Amino acid sequence: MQDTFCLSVNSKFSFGAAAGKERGLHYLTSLAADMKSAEEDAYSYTPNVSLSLPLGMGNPCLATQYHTLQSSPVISVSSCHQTGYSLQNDNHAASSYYLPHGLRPNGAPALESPRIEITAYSQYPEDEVEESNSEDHIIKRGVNSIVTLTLPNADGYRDPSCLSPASSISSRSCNSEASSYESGFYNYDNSPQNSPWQSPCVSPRGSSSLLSCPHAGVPTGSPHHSPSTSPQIGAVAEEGWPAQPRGSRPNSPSCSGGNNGGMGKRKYSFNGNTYRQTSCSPNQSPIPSPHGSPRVSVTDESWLPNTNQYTNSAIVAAINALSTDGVVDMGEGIPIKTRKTMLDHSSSMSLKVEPGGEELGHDGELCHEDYPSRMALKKENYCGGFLDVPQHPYSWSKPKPYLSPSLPALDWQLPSCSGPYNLQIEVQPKSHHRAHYETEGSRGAVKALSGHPVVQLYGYMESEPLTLQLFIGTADDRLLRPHAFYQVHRITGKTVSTASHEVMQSNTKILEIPLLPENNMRAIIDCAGILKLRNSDIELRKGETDIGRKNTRVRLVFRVHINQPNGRTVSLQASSNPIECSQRSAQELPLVEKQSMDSYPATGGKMILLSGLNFLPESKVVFVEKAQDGHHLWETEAKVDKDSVKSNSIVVEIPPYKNQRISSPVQVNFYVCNGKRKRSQYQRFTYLPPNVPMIKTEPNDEYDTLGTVGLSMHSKPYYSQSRLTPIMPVADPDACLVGGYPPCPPRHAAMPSSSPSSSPTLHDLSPVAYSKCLPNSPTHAAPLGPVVHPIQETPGHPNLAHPSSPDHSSSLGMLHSHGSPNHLNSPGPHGYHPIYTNSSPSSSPVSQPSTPGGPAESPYVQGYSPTQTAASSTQAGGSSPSLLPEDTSPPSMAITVKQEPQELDQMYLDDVNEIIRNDLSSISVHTHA
DNA sequence: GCTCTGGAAATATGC
DNA sequence: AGGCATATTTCCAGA
Repeated sequence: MQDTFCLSVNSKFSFGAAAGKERGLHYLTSLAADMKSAEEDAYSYTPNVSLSLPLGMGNPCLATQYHTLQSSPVISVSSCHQTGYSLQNDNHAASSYYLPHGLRPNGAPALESPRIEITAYSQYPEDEVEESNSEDHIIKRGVNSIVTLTLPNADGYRDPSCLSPASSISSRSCNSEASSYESGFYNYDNSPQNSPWQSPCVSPRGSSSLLSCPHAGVPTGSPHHSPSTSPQIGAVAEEGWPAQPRGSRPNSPSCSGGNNGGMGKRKYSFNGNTYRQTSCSPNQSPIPSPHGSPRVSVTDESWLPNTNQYTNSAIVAAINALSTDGVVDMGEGIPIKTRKTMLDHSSSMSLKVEPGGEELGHDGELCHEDYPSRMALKKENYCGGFLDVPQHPYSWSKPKPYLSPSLPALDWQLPSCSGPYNLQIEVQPKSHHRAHYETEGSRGAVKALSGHPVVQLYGYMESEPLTLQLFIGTADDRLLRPHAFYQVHRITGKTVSTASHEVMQSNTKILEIPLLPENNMRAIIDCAGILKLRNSDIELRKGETDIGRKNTRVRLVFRVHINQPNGRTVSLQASSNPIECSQRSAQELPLVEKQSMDSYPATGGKMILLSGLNFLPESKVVFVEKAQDGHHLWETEAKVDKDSVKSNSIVVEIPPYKNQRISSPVQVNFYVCNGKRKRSQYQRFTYLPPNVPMIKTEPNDEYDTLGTVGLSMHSKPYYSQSRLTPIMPVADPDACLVGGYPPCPPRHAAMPSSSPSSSPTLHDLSPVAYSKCLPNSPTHAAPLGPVVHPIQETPGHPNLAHPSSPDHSSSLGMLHSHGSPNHLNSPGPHGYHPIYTNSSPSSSPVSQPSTPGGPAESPYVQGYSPTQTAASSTQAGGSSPSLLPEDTSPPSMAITVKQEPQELDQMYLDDVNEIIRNDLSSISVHTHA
């Protein structure tokens, strides 16, 4: 195994060499490489791989958008990996895969070649792994050894190390994020990989670890490190940060300090201390907890149990890891980045090589030492028990049992409702929240207009508490997925009333919050801040394909996994409205939070009220229709009623569509522009055929505030609805679909437009198509619809079979059978899921559709509606008229869409092309290797 | 003494 | 290469 791994690694490295952009390619290549090696283990999904490549490559169109790029690669990868994992029993093998660091869950390979990792994966969690940096230090993992490399400069990534160390406690957590994986406890993915997978546990994958992890958390700790590895690592891992050490980011000066960033605000100041503290997550963790203590104690305990539920996730996690885009764990590894600034630091930092065992090294060191204890501490906070366990990877796996391996990957789209259950965001977060850097202290918890966001699970009548998971997701046009540049940050302190604990999964930090029956399964989210990771750090990650620049919108994504008597687990997800996280953007960029209508006959002429922020008298509202490939098909400026312009609202006249005789709805976008580069994200709008009854989907509005006034803003506050009808009412149809459960049938049925008011249906659908919908659906989960579909669609992976089994399919999204870890492994549902997930998410709607690989592939898809798919694909592009009715539904989407995409898209395309070329060539080369 | 914030200087990046 | 504009990240300082 090792060898294989090594090989893979090497390959990766080589890839790594490639420019960051190439990552995508790298992935592919790497994947391929991995595959090969893996093959052994894995059985290679090579095929898949190949597929993936092709996809990306092949379909320029798809590819065009970065979506594609990313996605495709990812997908393939993931699938592969996963499979591999599943298949492989070997822990090692599996681990290797995962670990591969390179591979992120996302599948992204770690391209960064610089590092050289030698290790047996098994042990190491990716996290740790990491990276060496440019220097190529080699780290050994040895047992522990994950070791990694250090990066000389690199400092690595932020991730880990930086994070934790850094700043304030809260920040720390952040750190964790990055490194989170490591962090262990909970890193589902990562750890899993490391140990988990390996772990004997049942299914290779995950079973073990992942899921459980969290709680297991305890184990986790260990997990991280993988058994083999030293606990230290593990410790580190937990914090995740620890890992960082290595990483500390290169750049930042702090880094070395680690984190400076981590540290907090100023690196300098503390340095030594800081670092340790901060860096070492240990401190952090401990700290946090303390603060949180109250919470902790209470919550933790209670939940813990719940956590188990997650367990499933193990598998899932694994899968996710694979699938997810992004994130890969590998990541961390990458240290590479070097900022100019960093350099110096880095050197110091980087240098740290971690000894195998210790690896964690400096940071780690600091941390490490602490870690263990820290870990414990932290954990204590959370779970107490878990924490303790920490280290041995294996152990965790054990604990995890409960967990169903199959918790859905973080980039899977899940419905907000299924059967009687409905997960709703009762109170949406504010549209702006200045995220803090590792180098800063926490900037506090995300707030709502009044108080804090509130999430509630309706329809759950059991007495057993559940765990609400929260992570930071993307808010762009693509399918919802963990945001690579932002991590949720645990806030603790006197002002925090909600207990929480962190878990890492696939490079994504997840905040777990107890959902208690005594509180009506309602949770006030006052414990979640947002950490911004440096773009350079993330972009250097092996598998990362997203660009951080101007990618500053996020959404809070909530998930809950409900174990069913039949052994299955219902997973629900609800995402918030988009949240702008940059300081500058918050101050300058116009933001459309709500729109009074999202569809209208092609004749236009009606006034539409937009509510949001930063509107100016000179603001312009531009309607645009883009082709799938991003080309502008039509663009026109709407007439703004300048007399009514307010900073938080603007009234414009809907311009007539270029073709007033459309026979089917046409999806377009519009944005508010305050200047050359000051444009809001795209908002959706659908032109309807003259005779078609209008369907308003209203945006979700959670933002009430804004819209409030508004005229007839439709904003429909989901929550409101939800409140009304706790159960399904609102729920997204999609969700329903997805869920094994009868899901929210109602909605589905309704969907069509049917209920304008509810329009959920629409949303659902649309979502599918568009990720954009998000905003709208946010509450529910914009994602849902889309998600689901994608997944189903994924069908592309028919293999998985989901298609075949509706249940499964549903399950995929929603349900997971605890019982059968196999799923995960097996092609079965899980198997694919991941795949799907991957593909879909990553790929983005577009790809998916396209992915088509098998159109036929998924029955589901079809079932659901090819249209959707199609639409989605188109949509992805931006507007695609094609979307149609469904799209209409999408209206909901209204809200969020990033503008950037356009430009980026092209960029991506170009890059992609290059990459592809390079890859091709490189691949051949690698092959040799 | 610490966290949370707002503001802005210092850097980076892109054109 | 240099300059400018914009975006990101790091620092400061006040509450």
